[in-house]
Amino acid sequence: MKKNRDRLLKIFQKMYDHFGPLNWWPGDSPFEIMIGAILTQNTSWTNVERAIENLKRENLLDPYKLLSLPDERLRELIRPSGFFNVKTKRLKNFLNFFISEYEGNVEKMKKESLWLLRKKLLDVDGIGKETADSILLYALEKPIFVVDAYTKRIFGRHNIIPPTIDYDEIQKFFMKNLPEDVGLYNEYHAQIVLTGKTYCKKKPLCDNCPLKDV
DNA sequence: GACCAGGCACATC
DNA sequence: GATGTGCATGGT
Repeated sequence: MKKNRDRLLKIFQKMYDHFGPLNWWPGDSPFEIMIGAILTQNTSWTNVERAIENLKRENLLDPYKLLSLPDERLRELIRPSGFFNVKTKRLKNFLNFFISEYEGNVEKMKKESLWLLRKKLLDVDGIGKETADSILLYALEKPIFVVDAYTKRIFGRHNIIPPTIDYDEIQKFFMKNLPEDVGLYNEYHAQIVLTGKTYCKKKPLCDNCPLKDV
């Protein structure tokens, strides 16, 4: 449906004109992005930054180093990101997967096909759809659209998607109606998150929202 | 002091 | 399959 396509592109343009390019994901390496994707689950990014800073300061941002780190120690380093007990486990689960399947090598992981890799990521305990898709898009540059609470809230509020729609259906809606383009998916999700954070919280601040007229 | 943040797994019905 | 709950820090 061309109408949906035009609408989604128009919304993107409005956000982009408002905020400018965001150049996500904040992070110096694909590995850092993957760790950040797990740490940011239901957590504000500033808290995640503190945790990542702790790891960087100790020169521990490396799959083998992190995996061999005692749980106690890892837990204290990532404490600022909250949920530190479950996140310690989730990080270790991911690291075990990353090392056993790909020897901790991002390039080897990238060779895997998109949907097979997604399925494997979802099999890791602690990696759900948004985390898997964030890793795929932002760390591995695979063409997949990341959905989050803001996506559902904003597009629901504008009656573009029904309130009952689930994750996979939202993702399909965007991917069916947008050109398959890693750069576009990257920037689109980033713009949604910033719009959500800034204007479309549970209590909306619609006055200056770039999407107030759509 | 309540509410929120770039989720996820698990229990229960 | 839908709905509810625990996990925890730090900013507003």
